[in-house]
Amino acid sequence: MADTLPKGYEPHDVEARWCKHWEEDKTFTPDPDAPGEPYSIVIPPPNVTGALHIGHALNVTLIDVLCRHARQKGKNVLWVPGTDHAGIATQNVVERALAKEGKGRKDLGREAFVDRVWEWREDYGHRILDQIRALGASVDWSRLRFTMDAGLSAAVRKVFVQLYNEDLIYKGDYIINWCSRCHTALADDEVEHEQSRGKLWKVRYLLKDGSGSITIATTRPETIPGDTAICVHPEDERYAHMVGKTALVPVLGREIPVIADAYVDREFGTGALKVTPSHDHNDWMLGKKHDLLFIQAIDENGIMKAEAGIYEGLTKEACREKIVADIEAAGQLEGIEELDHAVGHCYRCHTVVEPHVSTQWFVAATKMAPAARDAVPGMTRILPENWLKTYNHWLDNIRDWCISRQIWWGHRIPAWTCEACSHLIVAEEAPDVCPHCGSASLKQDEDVLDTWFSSALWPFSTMGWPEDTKDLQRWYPTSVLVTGFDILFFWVARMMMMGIHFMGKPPFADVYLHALVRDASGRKMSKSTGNVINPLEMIDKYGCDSLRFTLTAFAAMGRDIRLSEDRIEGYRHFVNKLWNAARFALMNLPEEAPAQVDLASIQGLHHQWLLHRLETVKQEMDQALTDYRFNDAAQLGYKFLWNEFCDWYLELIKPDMYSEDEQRKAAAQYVLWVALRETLLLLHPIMPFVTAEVWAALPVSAGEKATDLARELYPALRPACVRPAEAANMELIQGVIVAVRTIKAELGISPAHRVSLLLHPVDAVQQNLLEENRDLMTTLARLDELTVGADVAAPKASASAVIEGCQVIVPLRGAVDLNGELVRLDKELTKLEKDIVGINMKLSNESFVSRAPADVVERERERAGKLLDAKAKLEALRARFAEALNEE
RNA sequence: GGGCAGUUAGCUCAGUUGGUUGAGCACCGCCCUUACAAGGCGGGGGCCACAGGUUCAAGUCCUGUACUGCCCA
Repeated sequence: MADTLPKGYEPHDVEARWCKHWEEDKTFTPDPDAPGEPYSIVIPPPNVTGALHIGHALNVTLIDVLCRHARQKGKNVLWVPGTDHAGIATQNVVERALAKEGKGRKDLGREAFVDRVWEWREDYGHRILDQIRALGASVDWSRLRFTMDAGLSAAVRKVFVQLYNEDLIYKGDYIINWCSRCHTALADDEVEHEQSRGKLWKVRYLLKDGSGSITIATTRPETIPGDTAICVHPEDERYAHMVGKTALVPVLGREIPVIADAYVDREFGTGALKVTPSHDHNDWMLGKKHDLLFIQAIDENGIMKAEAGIYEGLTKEACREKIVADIEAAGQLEGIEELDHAVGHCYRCHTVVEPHVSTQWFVAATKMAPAARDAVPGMTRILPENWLKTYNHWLDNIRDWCISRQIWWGHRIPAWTCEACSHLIVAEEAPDVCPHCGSASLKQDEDVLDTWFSSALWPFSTMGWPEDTKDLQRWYPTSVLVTGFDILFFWVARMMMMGIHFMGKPPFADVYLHALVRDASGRKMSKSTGNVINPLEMIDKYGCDSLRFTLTAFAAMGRDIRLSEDRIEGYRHFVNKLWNAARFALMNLPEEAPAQVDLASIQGLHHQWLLHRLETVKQEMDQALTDYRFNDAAQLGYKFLWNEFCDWYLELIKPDMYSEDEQRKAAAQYVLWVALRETLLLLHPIMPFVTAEVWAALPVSAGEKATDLARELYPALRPACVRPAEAANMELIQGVIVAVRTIKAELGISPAHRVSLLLHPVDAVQQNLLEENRDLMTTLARLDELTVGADVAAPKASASAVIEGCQVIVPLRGAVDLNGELVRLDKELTKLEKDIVGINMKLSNESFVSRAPADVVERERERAGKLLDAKAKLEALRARFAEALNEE
């Protein structure tokens, strides 16, 4: 007997040990010169200050499954790990820490503050990485990257300068989304819209010529001081006569024109709207189109400016109250309505964003989008396919991307202004003098770049670009990007644009978008809701493999994942099952690897069946992972190991193991050893730890050492072991065994109680089959006597069943509930009857017989025959039984 | 307002090309059978949201309705 394992699986030590081993052994550090088809994935970099949440756990697990599987298939696999500097988020975290010391970032000054963030990163940046380690991620730690590394920062500057020189980056005035708390511009997609209850004020604007008035509806009366027009629909008869006239801004009395534009929705509000180009996106557009004045009434802190006249110095909230009151006092308030509308919030701090006009840097995304669009699906596939439409729609309607942020933590924009001549210099390195006037008085732009700008370069910047590295040659483009659909626009589309522009090829062959993990009732997990499932806590309670298996089993394409803790607990049982199957094997295997047996010619129906099933599962699992059908892969492994290998095969070989016949025992040992090893290989990508541990414990040939499962190849197919006929024969034997068990259970006979069994086969072939496999039935059905023959004399008082035409008869002795058997038979007959009626309807249907494919019709006929046969036999048996009952 | 999903067992979800609906948990029996009680064996439970259509055949394809969720404006 080989080494024994502890009785229950204890994940903690095992996981820690393997993590350490794989890292020290550099198991996952690939050599670009090594053979094998290249396979590469870059990790979606988590925020350096972040903590692992369940979404990371899902993402990392799925990538790891793919990478481990690809290695098994002999590919040269690179998985690049790294973190993101996450500008606004990280700055917020450090500012909060400073606030506890009673300081603000301005107290420190820019340089000291940025130093402080770097310190923070030194102290806490490893946390998220350790958490990724704990998930068993087979990343190459030697290639760890950070978006603010020197190399990646150089890539950022080079990209910026080149795009600027190509007119794909420009500086300009634009209305942007302003977060007055973060004090920075936000990109359009960094604004989250939420439905909320608001008010709609109806305000009457008087016409200057005294010919009347026009009433508009607004949700934001505080912007009235910034009004520069009234707009109506050109075909709106109510207002047609007013177009071209001059209106007066309420209270302030400023003159503004009445214009017409088809943009106006005649149905909404009063059908007339006030135009405030500096404080609303749509009004901005109207302002540009109609060449209106741009008046900023609110500053970047949310305070009314001098332009707001008497409202100067008020907060925008106070201004709203006051101006509404003033309008009402003037008799120009027509009414207030309740309204549900979407309000934009900062995605980082949830402050309501304020549209704001300012000078910002932009990427001409409108020019870069078409190439990214055209690459899909020809060069890059997006999976699940239903995201393709969303991707296209977004790119078709893209606006230029605002990339400047008014914060300190991030890549500072490589642009300098000459203080002497105002010349703008954009360069990778800081210039000494102005090339235009020679002045040395140069001032660098204060802003930093949007974090997603550096993230957009991630697939090639991590591989060493702009150097022409071996890694790039070998592994760019990457094989697949695995990420959540929530960052399809933030990240994926932008990587596509940058990758195509700078590398000439899109960065991925496939994009697999996985679901969002929600709680059991479908809500998004969030700290504020208090419904988060902490992956680290789950690992601690149930082990990493349980969590990984659960996430994999849930990852069906295109669907949200509703996770609950009891599912993880449930799959822990599966990990334990594998562990105990291994314990059984170790107890029954020799010290060294069992002697090889020719599997193609092996005798024993149970071996042939198991090997056949193993071949099928090997193929199906490989295909499932190739197709990103993670849930199918997990399910296949689960069912094979538990319902076939454990429930049947291990039980079936027990007599072999206890046999005096050494040859018989040796054959069983060898098949057990092979099948368990291959099963470990199949399950390893999903649950690396328990499989590696078991693999290492299994016996190996004399003089050899146990290998590292993570370095082993996917089990080769064994065509000679594909034997569907034998597998079907085994299913007959299983059917008989189940029939006997059912009879026992339903008649209240203890499962341990041995009964006699009479089998009346349907023909000589079946008779032989049953004779040859009588031992299997005797063991698993717990029989004391088994008689097979066409002439078996069934006692009247027998329980019975029919399996594949074979009559299964269990003579009843002692105190059993005979009525129970009658009930059971009738239930069985009713079921048969129902099936027969259904199938007869089909077969008596002329058009089914003539139009359905011949093989389908044939199959149905066979089934009908079997059902009728079973029914006839069961009825006869019932009749005999009823006689016995009467004689009682 | 535009777009995309979902509706299958008590709960959470599978169901690849149309061809007798499956799993986990929960439930009900019987078993401590020397790998596993985190287990074994057996069982109950579903007009696959609703209404039409295509087809010999629809959970599966098409149309519409209802409800739920998400994204974008």
